[in-house]
Amino acid sequence: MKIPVNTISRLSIYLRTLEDLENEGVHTVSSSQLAEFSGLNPAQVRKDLAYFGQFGKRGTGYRVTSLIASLKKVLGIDKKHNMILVGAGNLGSALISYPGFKKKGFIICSVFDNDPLKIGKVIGGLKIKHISTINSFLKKTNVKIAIITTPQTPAQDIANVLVKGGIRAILNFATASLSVPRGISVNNVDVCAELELLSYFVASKKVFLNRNASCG
Amino acid sequence: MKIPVNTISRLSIYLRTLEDLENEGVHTVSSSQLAEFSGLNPAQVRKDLAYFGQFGKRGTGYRVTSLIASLKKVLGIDKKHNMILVGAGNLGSALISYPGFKKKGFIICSVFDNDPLKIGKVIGGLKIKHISTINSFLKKTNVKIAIITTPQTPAQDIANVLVKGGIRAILNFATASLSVPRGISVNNVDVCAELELLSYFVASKKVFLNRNASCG
DNA sequence: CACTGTGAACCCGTTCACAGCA
DNA sequence: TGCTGTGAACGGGTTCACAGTG
Repeated sequence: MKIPVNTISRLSIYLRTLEDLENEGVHTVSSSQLAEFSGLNPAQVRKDLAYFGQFGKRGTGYRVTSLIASLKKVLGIDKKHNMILVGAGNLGSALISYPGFKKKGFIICSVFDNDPLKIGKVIGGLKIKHISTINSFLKKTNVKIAIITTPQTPAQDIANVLVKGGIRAILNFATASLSVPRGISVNNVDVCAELELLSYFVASKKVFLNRNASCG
Repeated sequence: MKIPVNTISRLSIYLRTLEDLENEGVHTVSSSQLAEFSGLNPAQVRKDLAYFGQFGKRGTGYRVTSLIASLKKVLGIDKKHNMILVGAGNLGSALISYPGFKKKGFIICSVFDNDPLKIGKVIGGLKIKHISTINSFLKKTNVKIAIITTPQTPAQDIANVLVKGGIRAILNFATASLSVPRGISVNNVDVCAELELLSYFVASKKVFLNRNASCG
């Protein structure tokens, strides 16, 4: 069964909505409610969820708490994820201190940079290490996810090092199209491109945008 | 003629590729080359570009410099964009100092926060102002784009203020589904969701991801 | 009776293939 | 001849509609 990438992205949206509902003390939701709160179609909600199991009860809907647990399992975030971050610039530093990560179980456990002036400095409790030590660090740990927040130029070289060290997935904020071997997942986030998209809609004056960058 | 959103997003990718080519001194590209460098299909490149005009020469390809100019015009980035930013936390501060923005003509011209301890402080040459002054600021300027980098809770209220002040497009980093009136464009960037997507592919061990967050 | 799960229908973006032009 | 521009074909994601079930 082939599952659309957008379906996976929407799971994150459902999860966020469900967690909000749980905080409000809601115990059960129908697909229609979940769709409305997420800005989507009820049939799509049901189809998306049905890819992964039969989570609902006919006539009733979905139990909020158990669906949250199921979705977390599907997304692989029922356990914590250690990650490394490469590029301790402004954006990198911001992500290190981003409270949302820890809340979701994403832990940045080590930070690397190539600037001699930064090596040894501490950000968010982490001492910045030199890029040349990435490989030996990865060898003695089991980190699968890396975040690249470097400028464009060094990004490809760093990706190569990460892959060699056993990294399986890269969240890339550098404005570079990384080429990686088959089996490695890359997710590019280009903030300028997101602004350019908005600029288009501001300029067009006819149509408008309402989207989650991560899903169609 | 209805133009797919993904087409617009890909224009940003073409633009980046073209600017790299220009820096390398390349004067002409074919759709096949542009596609290869961008990791896409030649037919798609031609179709995407053809939505907006006949930029190419048959038998030759596209002039790099003039295509750059055309795409910038289409995206509305042939002129500079003034923007305001709300939420001077870690991420907000990082974006204020992000060099990529200025390079692309996106200028953050004012910064707002609600934390009394931050008001008056200076980041990247900008003095942080209180959120309550957003409306009067927008009245005397012509800013069309805003960036929200606040926590989840205040995001909707801020969006309301922005819309009332005449903002036409919002780049939203808060983990909140903003509801805005028709005519306003919202682009949500959820870094956690992007990580969750990667987490899924790390956990699945079968299929892999290679995507630009902004386009299918 | 209400709502899920799901095959079928639909729609739209992508890809193909070729006509048309430099 | 080489490559663009584009109608047509294709494919896959979304939506519909309803059978099935608590």
